Amino acid sequence: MALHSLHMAENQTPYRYTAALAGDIETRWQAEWDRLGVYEVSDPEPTADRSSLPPKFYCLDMFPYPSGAGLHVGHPEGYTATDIICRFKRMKGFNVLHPMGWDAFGLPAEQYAIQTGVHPAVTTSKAIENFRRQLKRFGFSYDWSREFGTIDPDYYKWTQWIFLQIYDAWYDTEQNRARPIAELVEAFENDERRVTLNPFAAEYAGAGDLPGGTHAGPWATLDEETRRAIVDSYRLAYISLQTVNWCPKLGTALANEEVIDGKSERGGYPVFRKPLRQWMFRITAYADRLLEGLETVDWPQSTKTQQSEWIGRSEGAEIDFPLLDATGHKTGETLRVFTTRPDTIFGATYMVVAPEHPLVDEAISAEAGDTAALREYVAAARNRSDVERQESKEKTGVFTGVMAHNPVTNEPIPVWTADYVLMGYGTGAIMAVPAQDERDWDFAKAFDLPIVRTVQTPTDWPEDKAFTGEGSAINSGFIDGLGVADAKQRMIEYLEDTHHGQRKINFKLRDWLFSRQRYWGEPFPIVFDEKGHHHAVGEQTLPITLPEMADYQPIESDDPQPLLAKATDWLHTTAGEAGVADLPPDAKVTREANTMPGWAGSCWYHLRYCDPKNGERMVGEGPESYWMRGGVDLYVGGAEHAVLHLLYARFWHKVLFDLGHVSTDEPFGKLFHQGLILSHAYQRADRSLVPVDEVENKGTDENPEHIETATGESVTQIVAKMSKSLKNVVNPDDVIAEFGADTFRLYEMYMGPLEQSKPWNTRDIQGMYRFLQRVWCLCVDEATGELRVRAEADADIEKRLHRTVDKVASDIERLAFNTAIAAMIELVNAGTKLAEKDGAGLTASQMDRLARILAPFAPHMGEELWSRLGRFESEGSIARAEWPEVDPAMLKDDQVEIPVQIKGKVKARIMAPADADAKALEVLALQDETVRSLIEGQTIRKVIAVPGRMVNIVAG
RNA sequence: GCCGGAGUGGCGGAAUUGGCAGACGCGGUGGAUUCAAAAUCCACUUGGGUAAAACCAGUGCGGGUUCGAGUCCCGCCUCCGGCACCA
Repeated sequence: MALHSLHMAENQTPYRYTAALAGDIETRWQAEWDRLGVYEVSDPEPTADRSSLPPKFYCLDMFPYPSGAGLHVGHPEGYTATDIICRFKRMKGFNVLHPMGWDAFGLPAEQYAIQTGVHPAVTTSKAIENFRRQLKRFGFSYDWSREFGTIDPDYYKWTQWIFLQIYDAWYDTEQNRARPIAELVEAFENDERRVTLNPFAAEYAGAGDLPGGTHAGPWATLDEETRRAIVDSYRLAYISLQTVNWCPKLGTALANEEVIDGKSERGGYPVFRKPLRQWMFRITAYADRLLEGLETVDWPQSTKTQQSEWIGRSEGAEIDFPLLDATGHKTGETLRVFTTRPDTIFGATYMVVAPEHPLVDEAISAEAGDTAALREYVAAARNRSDVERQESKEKTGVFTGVMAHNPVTNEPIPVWTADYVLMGYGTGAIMAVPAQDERDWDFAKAFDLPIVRTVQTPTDWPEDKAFTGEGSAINSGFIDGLGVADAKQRMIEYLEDTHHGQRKINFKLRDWLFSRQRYWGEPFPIVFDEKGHHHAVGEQTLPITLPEMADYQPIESDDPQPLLAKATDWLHTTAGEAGVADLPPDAKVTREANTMPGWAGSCWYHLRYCDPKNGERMVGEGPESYWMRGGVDLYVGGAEHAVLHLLYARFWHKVLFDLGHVSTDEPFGKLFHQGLILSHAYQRADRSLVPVDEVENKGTDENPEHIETATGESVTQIVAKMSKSLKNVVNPDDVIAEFGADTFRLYEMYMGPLEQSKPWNTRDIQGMYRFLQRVWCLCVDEATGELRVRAEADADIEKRLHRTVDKVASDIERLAFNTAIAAMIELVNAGTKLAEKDGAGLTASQMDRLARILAPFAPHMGEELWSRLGRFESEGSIARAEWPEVDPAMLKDDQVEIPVQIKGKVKARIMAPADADAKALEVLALQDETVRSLIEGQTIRKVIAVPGRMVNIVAG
């Protein structure tokens, strides 16, 4: 019986917009779009006149790492947003480049391989298949003909090629750009450039080379080893024995940026400091340009701030403090410090060096102070992990026994070592000015060191606190009375005149650790000869592909080994085979066994999309200069990439720009971060979290009482990240099966502003489903499938339609999809009401326009209506239709309702001509019955009338 | 601690430039339809107040500027994100 009546109902409305019908429409059109290549975009024909090229819009999503778990609901949020904009821009006549691909090298596939022995390529390609299937099911308008993955040899061939470009480049600080290394050698040979180690080379920091450099002598007189060392010190990619962040659990070293609170960013595993021979990128050479470039791009302010703080430029001075011997005489040696407050040097009552500072070792060997205590302290500091350092900021330290000479007070001051001074920043040594620095204050108090105030404190300043603010210099000799800024200038001039120091700019940014000890990454295009010298492989041998491995288990060792070291056949080759020109062909060479980090592939994928099939170049000049003009026009992705990916990609791009391979200095013109899609979970009184399936609501929806089933304790509902453990993960496939892709897209866009993080509420999806049902029902007879066309346009609907077209367009431009959808809902609701009354609400022309403005949001519904209107047959896909025209006259009303306030509160409403001026509005308002009765007997003090807005009468 | 961002009905949110607070959706209540239910459609839905209105209060809290403040200014509170011994 029940089954029978169900069939009856279905048969009465066979064309009802159900999930089944939606699924049918959607998959049908997806196949058709694929077949016709509707979203494929071709590069413009080369032309001399660039202004005649069609306007372009390059819209890029941060490509996903294809995990085995498939898409989660966070992925489609940004992808739907860009899809809407791309579809809109196409309708507005833009040539739209909207590509998709895969960031497919990385740890999860390799860790899976360690456990199962399945090759990462197998796992990854399966995951890519699944991701592609899922993305296609959303109807995104990607140009799939441009798809690639970072693991494709055709792609990583060029990743390796770019590495070689960087390796073969140096940074010319005079021209402020990178240049080929050959030009440096040439300049040395021709004696056009002083032959020195690169004074900015971080790997030689502390070597004591002065800016300007120590002259090594004429190039011709130098031996091969020295020449090599000098050239290498300039390369933008170099090898350095570095204390790195070694993560045993991941079996690899990590970049500073990948370590958070002493744990790995990925996985949260402990990280230890360990010296390793590593490839580094001299990103610090670009510190200033990376900073300046931020001012030229349209990026979220918070991201620009994060990057600029990461780069951390600070201006100050380097000062040399002469060291004293036991008798108080100058030894001739100096201790160099960096300070941002040279004005406070009169208050420098002691100095501190990092425990790793060479002076400490010297003090130990010279037995100047308490050697045992020093040794112990240095050992303890070395073992003290970053986590422990975070935990306690209690000041510890030991006197080194070394005394220095304050060059302005001419007083002897002690040199201490303490771990609150970091070896990696500045010179690893400071002049301590306790009165003007809180850390120095704490240290001075802990060890009873003298404190001299050199900046006048405000009258109410406590006695027991450092003062870091603005004030006049005191106890400071020749700079007394000057403000901080003037005092700094004056002091730097003095130091320069007396050769005690010079102006200096320091950055927090460190060179970028670029090698990893894993398998599943790009191999370096580098081999080592028998002397251990590195050589670039010949370009013609690229790509250097990964060898097959018997197993992926990391080599367990205290001395960490890269995994590829196990692939001995691959590892050992000859110079001839590797294409190394400057060695005899039969010379034995060993391949670099480290691999590149996951960031490598994502540093330049935005370029490859412009010309993904090019076998001759990483990107052709024509496509690159067309699509990349002004940078990517819109780049959308998560804010978690604010420093890592976005900084690295900018660095690569700038190097490529300097070397003439790309035409723009900045890769991403406009950047936008979508918010996170969150979910719900519950929290106990002790703030621990409870999975959603372990809680019941014993109250009502309005007055919920959430009770943990197991304990009967009351818990509070909170917004939390989706996670397996909280059982609150939503699977997009399920949602599409239940409602269709169009509903899913609308729901995610309707949740709220794109940039905001917002909780997923499965219940709310219903609203968008109903909306699409109403659209369908307004246009299509559910019983017959015929269009419900109205003969004569309703004037009100026509006016609303124009306004909606206008609002949706401007809302899309400002990425406010939620309000655009709200406007369409209002239009459709009005149409539905009219249809209830008259049998049909829209004319064919109105339906057509509704379909077109809806199409960017719900492309399948749009295309289906478009097709039913006969337009697909004659004109092709709605994707290539024009955005509807707006008649400006339709946006204006003759009469408008104007609220009338009395003393700021709305008391009445009057109808007034839309163009009524202030005077006319005032007259009309004062004529109004309600207004007159309310102000009766009162004096009108003032009337403010804003044409088209409101009238405010101040009376009393 | 420092630097960002945000706090609006039961919930997600709207108010784009200082000008009608709460658009639109969810949920809820009532109704239509149905033997019934689901689905759908219609009406109402910030709180207090009232038979209904009037009226009063109201955008985290306390002040201020203004004819008028969610929006601007000052001082707090809370939450989220980032940085954190960087001299």
